[in-house]
Amino acid sequence: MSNCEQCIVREFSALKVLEKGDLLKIANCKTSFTVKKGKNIFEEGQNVNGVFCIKSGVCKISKLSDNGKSHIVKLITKGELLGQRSLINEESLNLTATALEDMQVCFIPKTEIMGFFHSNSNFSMEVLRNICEDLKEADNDLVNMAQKTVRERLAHTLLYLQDKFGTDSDGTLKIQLSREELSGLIGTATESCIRLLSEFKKDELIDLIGKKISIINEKELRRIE
Amino acid sequence: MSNCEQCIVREFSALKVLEKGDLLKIANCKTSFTVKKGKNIFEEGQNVNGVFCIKSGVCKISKLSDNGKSHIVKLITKGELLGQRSLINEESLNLTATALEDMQVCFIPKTEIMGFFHSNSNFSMEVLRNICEDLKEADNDLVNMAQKTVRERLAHTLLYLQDKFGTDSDGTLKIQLSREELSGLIGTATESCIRLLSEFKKDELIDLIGKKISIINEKELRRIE
DNA sequence: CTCAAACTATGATATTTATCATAAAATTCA
DNA sequence: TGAATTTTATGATAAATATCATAGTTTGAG
Repeated sequence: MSNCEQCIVREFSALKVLEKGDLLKIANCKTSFTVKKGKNIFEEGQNVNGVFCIKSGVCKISKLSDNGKSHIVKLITKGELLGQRSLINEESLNLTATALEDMQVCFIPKTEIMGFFHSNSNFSMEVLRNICEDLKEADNDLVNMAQKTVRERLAHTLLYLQDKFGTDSDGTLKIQLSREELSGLIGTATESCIRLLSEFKKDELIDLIGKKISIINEKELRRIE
Repeated sequence: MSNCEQCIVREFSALKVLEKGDLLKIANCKTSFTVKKGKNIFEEGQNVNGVFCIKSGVCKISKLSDNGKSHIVKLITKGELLGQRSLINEESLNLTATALEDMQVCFIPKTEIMGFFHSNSNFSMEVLRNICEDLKEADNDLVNMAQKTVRERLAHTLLYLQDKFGTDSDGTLKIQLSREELSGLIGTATESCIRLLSEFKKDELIDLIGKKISIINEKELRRIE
């Protein structure tokens, strides 16, 4: 059992407002585990009795459409909490979380978390703030999806991936998505996405090194997005 | 100054969990006003120092895209609260609210609402629950927008409008949106929307009576959506 | 290491959707 | 009321995107 008080990822989530005593309580009841690349942390439709705190690694949060295709709603990385929404609404999960790389995850049981909601109004306000942020983000995504072309969304997404996850020393995006996953994030057919990547390369906006992508003309991409 | 305790619309929002004393406080500090059809209750970018409680009428919540088109994020009707997100995040408003019919609206100042957040954990939990519901809804909308065709989205939207607002005695949808507004809700060009409505009429799924729409083959529309 | 499976890439084509043009119908307001 | 404006409607066309087909490439299991 490791110490939550000293866990740095806590700084990025609502857990940052908890006091020493509360953190000790969490440390005593949490469970830690690893999730292998490609495995699900949880799946749409499941019931879950707590929240997941991402200690390391990246996962995709996706949702199946009626037609069977899966759309990636967002990407989550260290420090963020997962499963809060379902906990609060007492509903089954509406999204699936799948590891894109090996991950370390902690699970904090419902009872403990719900206690904080009632005993610590700083904590509930902080969770509320985070969820409001998600909601604003979701509104933005919806409008982009509705009004932008696939080309614009691809440019936007590449810039977003660079902003959020950074680049390796060779300049390629640190996060590595398959073309299919990138398509699922943008909301388009895989072939269309691949074709546009090729176009972007021809126009010298990006470079394709094997399956990795590097942005070489950020300014122009920002003009397109 | 009218009585909040006896206001029926309260039952539909987080205000339903407030006690007599709190409601009296609101009644004493709220302001009521009417908003004429076509006028904005508030606009994207404004700062607002409270929440709006919709007493009657319907408004559209929209957001401008970079290309200047406005997308309708959702429709709001009596009993719902507006502006909570910006209040909680202490940010300017990210959406515009425009009356689709004459409305009666109450405004409750920030100081009063924020007080409840700290003094009444039932209230904060209820607000939290509502916002979580909005978030789930937003995820659904995003996936629909990403994966469904315009035709499917139109079918879905017509059914949604019937479910949420009902029909007049002649069977036409009670809520009356212009074709442009309907397009803004679906996320398509106005001409495409009009064309699909004509197609739906030809296929005897709907009837068009002037500008009003009535659903005549709900089963088949549900199959399409 | 090798071969099957999965992923990436690209061409050909079909379908969907947007845009532009124009006209009819409805609404507004002076 | 009637002219001007806005909204609705539809055709013609262009552009964007999806789908189908196929081949090259990479990956990973055995």
